[in-house]
Amino acid sequence: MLEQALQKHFGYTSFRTGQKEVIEQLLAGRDVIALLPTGMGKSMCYQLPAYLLDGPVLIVSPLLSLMQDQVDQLKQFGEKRVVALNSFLTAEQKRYALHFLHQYRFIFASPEMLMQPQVKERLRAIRLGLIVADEAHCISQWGFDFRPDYLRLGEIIPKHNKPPILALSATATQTVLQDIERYLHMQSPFYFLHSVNRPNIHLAKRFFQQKDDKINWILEHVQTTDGPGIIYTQSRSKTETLSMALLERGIAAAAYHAGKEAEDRQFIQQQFLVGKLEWIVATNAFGMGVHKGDIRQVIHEFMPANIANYMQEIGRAGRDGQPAVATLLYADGDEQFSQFIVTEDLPKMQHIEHYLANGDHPMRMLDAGEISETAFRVLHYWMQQESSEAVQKRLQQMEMDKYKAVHEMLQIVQATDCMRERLVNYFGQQLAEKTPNCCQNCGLVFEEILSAKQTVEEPEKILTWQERLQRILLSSLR
DNA sequence: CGCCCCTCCTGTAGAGGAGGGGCGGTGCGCTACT
Repeated sequence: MLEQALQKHFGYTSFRTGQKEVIEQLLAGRDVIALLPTGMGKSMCYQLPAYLLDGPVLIVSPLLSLMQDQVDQLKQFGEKRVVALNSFLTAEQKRYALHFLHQYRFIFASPEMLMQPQVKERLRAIRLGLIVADEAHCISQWGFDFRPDYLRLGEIIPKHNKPPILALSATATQTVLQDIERYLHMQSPFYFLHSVNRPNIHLAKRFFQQKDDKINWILEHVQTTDGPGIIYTQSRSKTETLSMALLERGIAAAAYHAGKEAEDRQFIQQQFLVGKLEWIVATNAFGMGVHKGDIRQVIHEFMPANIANYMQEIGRAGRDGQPAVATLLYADGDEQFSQFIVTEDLPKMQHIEHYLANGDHPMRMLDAGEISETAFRVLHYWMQQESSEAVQKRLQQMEMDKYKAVHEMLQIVQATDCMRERLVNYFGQQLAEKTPNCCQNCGLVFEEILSAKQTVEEPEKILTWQERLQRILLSSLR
């Protein structure tokens, strides 16, 4: 009985939606793609099978912080045979881990680590019980133009005696599902697809003439309504200026983006989690692996570059099932910047020419500063896959696809019919029933969803950066 | 591509406008240097 195993290893008496179906298929040796909302116990889908299958379970994870969370969680359940293969390990630790790799029950690793020759070789030598792609939409979302090692995951999947493959995600379009299936070499996988609709997230939008009006609206709105919430903006500098402006108005807010030190990012996320920060002003760096149930608002100061990003970002609200509001702000022409930012770092025609001109030493382009590291890695990957003519075509196609994705998002912004229905249809699903206060176009009364701020909080003392730094350092020592 | 910031120009005083330059998202692992 699966329930008995669940009770024995994890102390739970019953499964949550989808878990049992997914686990049964995996135990029968079948590949599985499972789309489950975050917070619905996705990780149990591989945690329990790890105790019922022979051989270690390999979990491919996109973020080091995510790996660390999962490792900590398993250790809390008393599991000691866990390892995270990543750059936090010293050379000695890594050698040890690789040598005893077959003895672990859970092996976490990034795609990049898995592509290292000595890791690949070691994996070939042991028999895995299960291979898991966590946040599997990353294969499609990041593989083609950002982290190409995601497209190479098939290289670590054995051709003979293949273990079952499990792909986990919260949101995936039909195209993304196809990419997952293809790049993980899946064989007629079992699909468990939960609805992408989140009825408790109400969809608001606001139009503005001037870009500054959006900022003024946010400042006003955040002072009169309750968080906790996330404000997504397009640039790192804007997260800083906006969070400062909120801080000056007595709102406990902080900026979050990839330019910050890892330690600061972790600290800010932690403060938000425990409720010491009410608002996070962030780039799209913020979100994955943030398990906070009571996020009441997500505000997009800028339209996301595609619908999938929008769904992921608003999906961080209301995980506790209580009402939440997602507000999308738009000023004329916003889409032009989105188009620029998503295509700016793609390799260009002249990069292909220089790549070819450098012959056996394409790395010279990097040393010469002709190309960014990301763009080089992407270009290098594709040049090894296909002819330069094909790469050129592919890059042009990628650019067109990015423009198309921005346009699709713009259509959601400009639509005058039900936003929810459009979003759900975009993911190839149908809307089962109407939601009260569904979206801006169906009619939405903010006051009916979230109560206005009852009490004006004591304005926090405005700190200089030295005081803020000191506070951060002191808190992290605790 | 569009915004912001800085400098320069004008024509002899001060400020406003033109024009140039920089900047702009997402993460892994690794290396060289502080």
